[in-house]
Amino acid sequence: MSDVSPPPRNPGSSRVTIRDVAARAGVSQPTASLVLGKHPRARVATATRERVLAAAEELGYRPNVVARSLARGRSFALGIVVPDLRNPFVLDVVAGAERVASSAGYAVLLCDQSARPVASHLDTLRARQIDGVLLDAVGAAALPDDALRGVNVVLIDEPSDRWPGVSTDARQAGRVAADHLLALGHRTVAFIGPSSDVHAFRMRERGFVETLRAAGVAVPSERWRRSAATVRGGQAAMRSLLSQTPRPTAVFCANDLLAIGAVKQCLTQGVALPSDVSVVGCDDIEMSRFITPELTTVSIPARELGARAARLLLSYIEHPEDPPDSQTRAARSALSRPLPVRLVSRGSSAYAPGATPVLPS
Amino acid sequence: MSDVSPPPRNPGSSRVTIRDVAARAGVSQPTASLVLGKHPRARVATATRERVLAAAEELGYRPNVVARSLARGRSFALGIVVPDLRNPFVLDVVAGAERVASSAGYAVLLCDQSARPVASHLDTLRARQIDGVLLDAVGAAALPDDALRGVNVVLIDEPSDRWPGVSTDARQAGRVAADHLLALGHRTVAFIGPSSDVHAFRMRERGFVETLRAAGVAVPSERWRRSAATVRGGQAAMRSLLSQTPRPTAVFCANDLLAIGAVKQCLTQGVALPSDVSVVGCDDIEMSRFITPELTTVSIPARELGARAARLLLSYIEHPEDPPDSQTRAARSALSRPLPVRLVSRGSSAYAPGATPVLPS
DNA sequence: CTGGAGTGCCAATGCGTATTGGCAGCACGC
DNA sequence: GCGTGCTGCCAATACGCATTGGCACTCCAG
Repeated sequence: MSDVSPPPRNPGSSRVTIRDVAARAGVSQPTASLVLGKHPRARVATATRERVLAAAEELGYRPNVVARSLARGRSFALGIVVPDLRNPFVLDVVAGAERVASSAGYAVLLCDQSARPVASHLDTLRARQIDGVLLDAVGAAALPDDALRGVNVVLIDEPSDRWPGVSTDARQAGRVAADHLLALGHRTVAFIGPSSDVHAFRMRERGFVETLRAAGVAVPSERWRRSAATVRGGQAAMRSLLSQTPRPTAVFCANDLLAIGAVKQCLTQGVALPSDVSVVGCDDIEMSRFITPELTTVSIPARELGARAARLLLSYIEHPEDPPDSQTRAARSALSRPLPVRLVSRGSSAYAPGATPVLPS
Repeated sequence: MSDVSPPPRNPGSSRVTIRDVAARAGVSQPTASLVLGKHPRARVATATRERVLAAAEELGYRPNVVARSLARGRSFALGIVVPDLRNPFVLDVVAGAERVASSAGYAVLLCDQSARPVASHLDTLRARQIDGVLLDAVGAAALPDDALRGVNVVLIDEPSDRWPGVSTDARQAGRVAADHLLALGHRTVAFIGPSSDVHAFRMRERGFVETLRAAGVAVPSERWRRSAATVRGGQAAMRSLLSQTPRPTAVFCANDLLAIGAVKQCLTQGVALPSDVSVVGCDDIEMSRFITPELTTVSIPARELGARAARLLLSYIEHPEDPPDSQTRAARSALSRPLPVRLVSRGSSAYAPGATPVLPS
């Protein structure tokens, strides 16, 4: 057979560059680049194009993304900065974003705020010519002005007039939780929220409060608790609530970790769930179905949230035109719309003690 | 003052390159590179060095990592490929690795196997000139031969004679679980393991079995269950076990998710824990403390595992010499040593029904 | 046959940094 | 005063790919 070609086959031994491909196809390097670059309808004769593609295939050519990044000034990578990886809700957001980014050919650089401050993460991301960053509830407003200059940014669950974002309808989450408890006849209602100042949590609380007030139910500060947004925090807050007189018959927790803690504390103290106390969480993390009793919670589509954030970010990256064409504009606006939430009624909530269930006639 | 310099201050407006720094310091670009590159003891006069550093500081110079990567043939980034981000154990591994990598100045590219096949992830990682990859129980042995050529690899919880790895003493994990149950007087013992063929799980099972056998306790296949390594899987397996006669008095689950499922299934069916049945898990994920009763489990230091994996990988990246000097060698061997495990006794295990506690006299 | 409009390709250059080799300049010995 | 050896710096080049501008060539109308 053809034993003339100097390095007959060399799959991945050292490194196949676009020059090798060009040489094998008998064209110049720029021509090979035209074919192998994205631009599908570049001015290249079909025969040439096919020769180049064949050569690339035979040599097992893989473009060097680093070189491409340098030349194009883009890295085909995006960063995602999260407050704390240990929060399962955050995790789902990351997973959703990773999936979308990865199938669009983008790499995902993971940055955990609990390991290093955000500004520092952003510094290294920019040094890598990152194409965009997803900021998940890390307090973007507090960042130094130039920390994000020249980067595409999409915020997750954090409103801003400087950057686009995706979110869920957090206020609505509070409302449906309140509606649920009201429908069950609860009138002595408590709330446990995080001590940190995160927008989504504030909105959940606000929706909850306003709905209770509208129904004429008191929301006294003695039944309002702040605690770290963890299971432990939920336990502590619940312990304190249970010592009150009158004891609340229902508690809404701003997230599921708090709620799981609350449930656990009840069980520890021998308070029966849901007959003595109803607990409602928010997020619908996977674990919420796995505790006993299963947690009634407001379901937030975390994975979908992450996926949408990634899609929105990609839209800004790939269509930097300003103003955007109408189609892009429409797509972005759809992605930015708050995601609906819904209540998932499970075993941790029930009619208030003494309340008469209203049965359909 | 000095109003001569053309762009007097320009913090981050467009992009400060090393050329700008060199110009400001009155030296050539290579000299600036010598100073700003790592090589601390390069041949540069102290006065020059300081001028360059001052200029860099004033201009807010940040090296472009992409360009540096291209020139040095390294990306200062490492990839981590995980089987499924939704598993909280995996998550802790990632968090540990991220922290170490990030403080060593390396970026972390996250790759979720459940979103895209490993080989494909590795392809894109190599295209990015990744410096190394962490493979967490993704079945490295089954990968095509050249998928990993030229990359530093460290395996997590997966033995291999081709690549170094970190692990926990999985067999010991099974042993301590068995010891615990034996000490509590259990003789009718069951096991729930994953259907997938993951080495650590196999070893946990083996350690468990061999300890039981050594104690003369039967391990009949009717009490051995395979199920997806999830909460649901644990529920299903437990349901089937509970229908047996005689009913097992204790179950060891190969991970905590299975165990949580098992506990939940017991509670659902009105089987009392731990008085009727003891359940022991493995991993000690955070959630295991938050279910009721709290889960007795074998604690695996996941975060530490991830951290060690990252350290080991960094050692290979930063000391590519072969053979390594003795200090490096010692450090690596220490990192490769299996991490010890320990049993954490909580509420889900107790004396077997009818077994007499042996009290210290 | 000539002029113009395309088409298809390539030479040259750039992206920002690292590295090599060598050229000045200085100090020192004799 | 001349060679020797050293220090401190820079010119040139490389990394792998993308992009610009223009040249050569074909095709067709005139």
